[in-house]
Amino acid sequence: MSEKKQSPIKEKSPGTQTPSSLRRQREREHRYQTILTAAERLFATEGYHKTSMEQIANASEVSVGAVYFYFKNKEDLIIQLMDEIGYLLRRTIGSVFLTHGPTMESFKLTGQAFFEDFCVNNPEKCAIIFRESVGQSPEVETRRKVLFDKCTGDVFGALKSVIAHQELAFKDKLSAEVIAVSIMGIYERIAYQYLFWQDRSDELKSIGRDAVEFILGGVSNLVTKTE
Amino acid sequence: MSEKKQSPIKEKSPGTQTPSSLRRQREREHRYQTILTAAERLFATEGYHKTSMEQIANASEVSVGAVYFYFKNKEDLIIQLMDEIGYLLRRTIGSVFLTHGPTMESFKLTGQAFFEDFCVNNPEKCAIIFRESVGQSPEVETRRKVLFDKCTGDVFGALKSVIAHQELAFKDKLSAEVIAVSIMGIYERIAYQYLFWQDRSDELKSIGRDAVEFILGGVSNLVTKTE
Amino acid sequence: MSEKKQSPIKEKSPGTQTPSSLRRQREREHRYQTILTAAERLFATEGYHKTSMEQIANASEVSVGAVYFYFKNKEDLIIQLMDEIGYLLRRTIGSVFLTHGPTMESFKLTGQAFFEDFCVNNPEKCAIIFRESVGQSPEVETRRKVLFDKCTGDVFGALKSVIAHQELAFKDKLSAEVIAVSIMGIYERIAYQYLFWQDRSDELKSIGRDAVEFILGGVSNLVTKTE
Amino acid sequence: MSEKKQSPIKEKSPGTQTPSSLRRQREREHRYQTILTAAERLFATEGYHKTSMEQIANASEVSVGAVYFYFKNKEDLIIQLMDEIGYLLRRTIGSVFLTHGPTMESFKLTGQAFFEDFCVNNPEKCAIIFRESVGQSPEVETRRKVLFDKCTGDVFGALKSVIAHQELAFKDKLSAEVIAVSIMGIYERIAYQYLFWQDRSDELKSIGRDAVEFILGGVSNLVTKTE
DNA sequence: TATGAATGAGAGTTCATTCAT
DNA sequence: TATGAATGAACTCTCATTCAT
Repeated sequence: MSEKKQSPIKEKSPGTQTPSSLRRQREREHRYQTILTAAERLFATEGYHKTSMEQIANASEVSVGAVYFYFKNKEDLIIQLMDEIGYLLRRTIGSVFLTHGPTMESFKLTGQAFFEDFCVNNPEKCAIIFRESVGQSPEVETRRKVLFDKCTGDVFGALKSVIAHQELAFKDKLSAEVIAVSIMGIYERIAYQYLFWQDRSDELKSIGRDAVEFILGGVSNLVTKTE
Repeated sequence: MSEKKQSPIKEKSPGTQTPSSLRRQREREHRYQTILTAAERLFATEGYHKTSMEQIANASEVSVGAVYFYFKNKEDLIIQLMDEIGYLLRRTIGSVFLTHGPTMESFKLTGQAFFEDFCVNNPEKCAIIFRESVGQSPEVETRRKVLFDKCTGDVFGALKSVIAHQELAFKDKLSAEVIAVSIMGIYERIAYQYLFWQDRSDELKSIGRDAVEFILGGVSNLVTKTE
Repeated sequence: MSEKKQSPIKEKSPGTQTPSSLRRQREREHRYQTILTAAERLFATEGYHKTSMEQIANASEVSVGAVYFYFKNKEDLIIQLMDEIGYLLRRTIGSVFLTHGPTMESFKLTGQAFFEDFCVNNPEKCAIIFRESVGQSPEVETRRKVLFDKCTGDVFGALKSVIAHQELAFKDKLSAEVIAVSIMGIYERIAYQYLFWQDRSDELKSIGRDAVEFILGGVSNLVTKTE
Repeated sequence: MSEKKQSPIKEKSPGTQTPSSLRRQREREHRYQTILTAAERLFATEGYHKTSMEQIANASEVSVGAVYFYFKNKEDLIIQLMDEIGYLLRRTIGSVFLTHGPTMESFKLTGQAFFEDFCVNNPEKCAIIFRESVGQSPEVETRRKVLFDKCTGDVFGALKSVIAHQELAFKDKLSAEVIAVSIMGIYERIAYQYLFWQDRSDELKSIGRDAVEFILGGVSNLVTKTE
């Protein structure tokens, strides 16, 4: 119930570090990542529940005990994965806006970045956040909500900023939020459909283009000119 | 090896039926439904994995064996639920088009029917198809795909027919499909967001209106006038 | 614990019998046999434990309840089978002696009758007494012992009578018993080996001849001339 | 799908072994044997089916999980038992021939070794191979066949070698095989009869002597002098 | 007599987690 | 730090048997 230990990776004792302690630190981080990567692959291919801690240990070539040294429990594994993936996803999407500014063009590029880059290159990460983390424990569900809320918030923020720069306004106060949520839904379902249910990741480029077109049309329909 | 039994509900021996056999038939169907309803509630509130067959038996006030008499196994329970829900969902959505014909107005009404009627009145059914059936066994996943494919197909068909009646055409051959999938994504995510993650089902009416507006805008952006 | 009912077949109320009661009697016996035959086939092919009462009911085209009307329980089924088979087996073997008298020739013919007739024509009955009834409940084991004891007794009796008629005597007082048991062992194992483990029932004729030859040699080695 | 684990006993990593790893290895083997012995006793006294994994765990003073750590499943337990017993049986019988050469005397001594040594000292092992392993799963049945085939093969080989050394020949090409199978049948049934059905293991010495006499007589009857 | 739905104890098996070494 | 043997609660599923109709 109570927090029994911190992840050994997060805690860093800043200060004097001997060469050997640095090496150990490096090894620790390396193992941590090895385990996490093995878990990601197994969760994505076998399913979260069908994957046992022993399988993860074997795949990472460490003992079961070692997995428990680096991660509090099985739930912690998927939560760390979600954090990592969420970070990567937001960076992938966010970087577009950083370089292109608050324009409609950025919106297009963001969609492209998601479909052509993130999805195609990280199908297993997609499997984690869109499939394996769904309907698990309350804690995992909460983390999933946080992840989606952040992404939706990013879209929401970008949306507002783009609209503001174009002297436009949303139809009503819910509109921006609904748009953001809708966009997330489109992203999620298209990824699910064309990565997991059909194997058409090679078509994701054109599919993504249409989806972005759809989104832009949708946005324009919930926006009005300001005086 | 071979199928050991059919669901005792499905088989109907038409012919001479004594009153007592009719009553038994009724009782059987009643029990079947009782168990299924109990399972739906438990899956939705406790989660599919956390719910044990014993809990379902207790909630339906029958023995564990009785549950297994009516359903092959736990997986069968969720599959039957999905079938039932899928049927209800398609009827809810489809009936609009039957009464209003292939018009854009029907599209709006369909969205309303989904958000204001289906979601609000059947949050547990939404939980089953949008949350609890995700990432389970291959068989369940297949059924989920079938359910979604049917719905997407319905939307796809409606879309084509509406467009055709308006002397319009899709931008490219993928467009209609992408639109259909996107609409499903919007439906799914909005339901998930406002039913499970936030408790704003009372706002679903206005949210749904914006979502439909978004969808209509999206469609118009992937459509061109035919000569 | 206490005997709850008698098998409905065994009890016969001698006395006045109306035609309809006779017909019902016939039908009862017919059903009894149908069920028993189905059980025999299933036990032999699927195994005693793997066969459920429901399977037996289905195969006999009656309800589970009907099976329990004719047989006290599952154990009763295999016991009745063993009785029937034991009766047939003893008749097959015993009839030889009845027609050929207490001679060594009868011993040969008995062996032939067992291998070429009983085994070849009743592989499923062999499976019941040599395989499926082994290592079951104490009651079944007891019945198995009774069956074997009777057969061994038959052989024992025949042996003594043949030997007596030839003015011979057994080496010691155990000899006759040991011979009888050994003969049973040979019969059993050869049946098992060539019916279940290898499919060489077509060779059983020559195999049986050698086995009988072996037996005769064995007997002669435990017998001495009387003064 | 694939083999999930090897028996933790079989694998030996030759190489550097610390004292503590050696001790662990010893403890592992000890536990393995403890469980196996407990299973043997329970199977023999209670019956294979009536014995639950929990009973075995309790009798070995370990947890149920530990039993599954050392053995894949219940079937694996009886299979390992059969292997062990088969090994012991063949050694008991085979060692006679190694010390006494291919003579008829060896045949006698082998019979004695089986009845007076193996049976009397290992009634539970006899129960496993002659009773509890009969009519179980296909895998167990296959292993039983293998065990018997090996023993029969040993007898067969010994037989041929003895006969060859005495300038004798078998009556026909089946004879040697039939003799070997018959001998196995005699061994089996006598053990069964006098260990399980009657408690006359104290008489097994004289019974065995007669049985061996019987066998020798049988052999001589299927053998002819070569020119 | 016959039915077959219902029971419920009991089985085998899994696996996240712990902890002595 | 790292190991991996051990735990034991919990789960799904089976099936002989019963009994109201």
